[in-house]
Amino acid sequence: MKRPTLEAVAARAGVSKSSVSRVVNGQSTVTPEIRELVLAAVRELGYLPNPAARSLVTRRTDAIALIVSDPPGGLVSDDPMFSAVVRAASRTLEAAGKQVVLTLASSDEARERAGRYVAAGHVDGVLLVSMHGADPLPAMLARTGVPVVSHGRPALAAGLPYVDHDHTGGAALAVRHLIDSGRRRVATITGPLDMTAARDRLAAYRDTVREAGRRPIAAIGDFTRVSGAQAMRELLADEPDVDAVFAANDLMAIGALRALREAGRRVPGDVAVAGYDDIEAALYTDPPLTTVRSPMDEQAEAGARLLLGLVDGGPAEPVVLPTSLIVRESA
Amino acid sequence: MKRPTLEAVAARAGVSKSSVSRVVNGQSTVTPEIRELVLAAVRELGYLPNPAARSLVTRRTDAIALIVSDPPGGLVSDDPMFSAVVRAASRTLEAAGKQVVLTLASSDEARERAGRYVAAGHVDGVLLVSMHGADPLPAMLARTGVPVVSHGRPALAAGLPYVDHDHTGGAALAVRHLIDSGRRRVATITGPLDMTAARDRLAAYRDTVREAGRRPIAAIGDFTRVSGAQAMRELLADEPDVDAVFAANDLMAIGALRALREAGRRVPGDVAVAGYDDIEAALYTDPPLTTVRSPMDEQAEAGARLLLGLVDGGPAEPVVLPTSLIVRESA
DNA sequence: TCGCCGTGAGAGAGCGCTCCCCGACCCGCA
DNA sequence: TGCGGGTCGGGGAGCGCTCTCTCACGGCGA
Repeated sequence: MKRPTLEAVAARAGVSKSSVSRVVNGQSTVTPEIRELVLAAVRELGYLPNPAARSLVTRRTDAIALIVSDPPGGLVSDDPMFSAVVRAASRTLEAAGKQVVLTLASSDEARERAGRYVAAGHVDGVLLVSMHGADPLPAMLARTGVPVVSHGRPALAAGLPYVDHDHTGGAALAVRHLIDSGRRRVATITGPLDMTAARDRLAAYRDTVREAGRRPIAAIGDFTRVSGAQAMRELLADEPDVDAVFAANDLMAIGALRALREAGRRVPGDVAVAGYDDIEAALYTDPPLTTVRSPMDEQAEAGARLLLGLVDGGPAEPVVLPTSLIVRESA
Repeated sequence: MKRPTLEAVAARAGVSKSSVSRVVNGQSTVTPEIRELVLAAVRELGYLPNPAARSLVTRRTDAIALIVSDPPGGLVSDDPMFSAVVRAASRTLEAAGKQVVLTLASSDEARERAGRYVAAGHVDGVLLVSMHGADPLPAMLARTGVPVVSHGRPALAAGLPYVDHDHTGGAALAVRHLIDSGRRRVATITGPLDMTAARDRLAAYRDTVREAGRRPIAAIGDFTRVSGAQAMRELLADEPDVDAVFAANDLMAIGALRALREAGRRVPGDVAVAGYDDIEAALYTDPPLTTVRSPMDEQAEAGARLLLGLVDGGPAEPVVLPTSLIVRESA
């Protein structure tokens, strides 16, 4: 009726609890004979170790929390990058025998709860996706003593190990491409400026444009499609002779394409458009989008690896991955 | 140094372990005086109950597994519907105090491990997303005795409680719309036929078309964008006078739009296109896509609720939600 | 032959919590 | 004042596992 315990297996196999434990945990100091006996009993009884009992004594859970600290709008979890991150991190962590506990913390209450969850010892480590500057969660988690790796350089909570990619280099690549192809008035549509990613991309845009002796022209978006369209309309109103736009992500670039079409401007004839992220949809726009590939899967995988190392007492070296420009037809 | 235990709190507050336990678990038979004493000690010590110890004795984990049984290609977890499901289910489950353990089981080995994970008692229940016919996971999970709810009617493993929406009604709505708007040769692009959703939508298409005295014309896709484009090309080759297409999901409809454009057909002028799912991208195609809204968030929420009921010993009534047609410009 | 060492099995003490059961205390009533 | 009933706190036995410590045994060298 009830589930077999280690003791039941021991009785069945005619050996001690200790021996069963040793076999189940793969220790080497067991004679093959006894090992076989135990394995047979395990099979017959369908024994599976009770995880609660095990982690009570080992103080390990073999679980890793993937916490997505999301503003109420659900910005991050709506982003196409999100499922890439989840997928890559899951794959890596599960290959290492860790269970992934997904936590979408989209309210302060949920963040509070996530913090308590981690502090209570439910998980061995945390892979944190938190992009907004004022987010209290990174600091909160750092205080728990549980290993934490941030996916993306955190705004505050410096000192938290993180994995990121080279936003500055990537954005510079795109902007320089626009300038090199002969565009005179190169504008940008930024992401929300409390995100380090958005700030880095904007700074790189500014530097690159100024280096070329041009004046920066910026409209602020929030990484959503609609905000991209809105920002593009503003740009067209304020700077009618704009002939190139670097949008800080593809979603906003897609919005910009739409706004340009509505305004009767042709892409890339009248206005060149470059995006950032290389999401799948960038392939299917009209025209296909020139964009910066942000290696989300590799970044998530690197984050997972860094975390796994930390959990095993390894070092906390931040990782920064390179980016590359994908040239298509929009610029 | 080490984390405070319930016993430490009891000592601090000058009461017994039992009283602390009662306070922490919100039992009513505690005098306000003692309750305050305990809460003060809890606060001072920063006490958090050890979940392993607790679930060892209660046999509850307060965790729910969200298992996405995905073919190797990552079809489901690539689908825009995926994050909607994750988000809605998470929200509902977390509001009920359950932690969501996400499991992307995209290989047989991973499925095996997921089954063992559940059988070992890591979670109190499972919300299963498994769409492919031959998937052994539903049956495996059913055998564990842990409550399972399937998101979408499972192909095999009848008897598994599920939550779905009315594919038949939804598809009929779309096809009838095409016919009623005067289209003569209405084709369909199907999903993979080992998925009940794809089969239901195809059957509804057939019935509706035949009812109108027409001949069904079908090309087989696999719910991906590229397969939609490919299927559309086949349809154009085999039936050049096709003037309407019902794609079994929006992704394939988007692929079809692309193939139609490449072939020089105008939408909706030459060919009307209808999709299914109402993903966000359907708003941004050119022209915007007429589609059937499949209420993924509501479905996921209903699934979570059904599961929560089951965990508490409630009934296992399947739930089927209604669908509606969203008419835009493509048909 | 004796003793020492190494290898491998067994016994049992917890890990931190819940919950049953008992006992104490307080109140009201006679 | 004594007694009964009800309420509430405390003691302690486990939940199932790991891991240390002890012990038995066999082999080998002197």
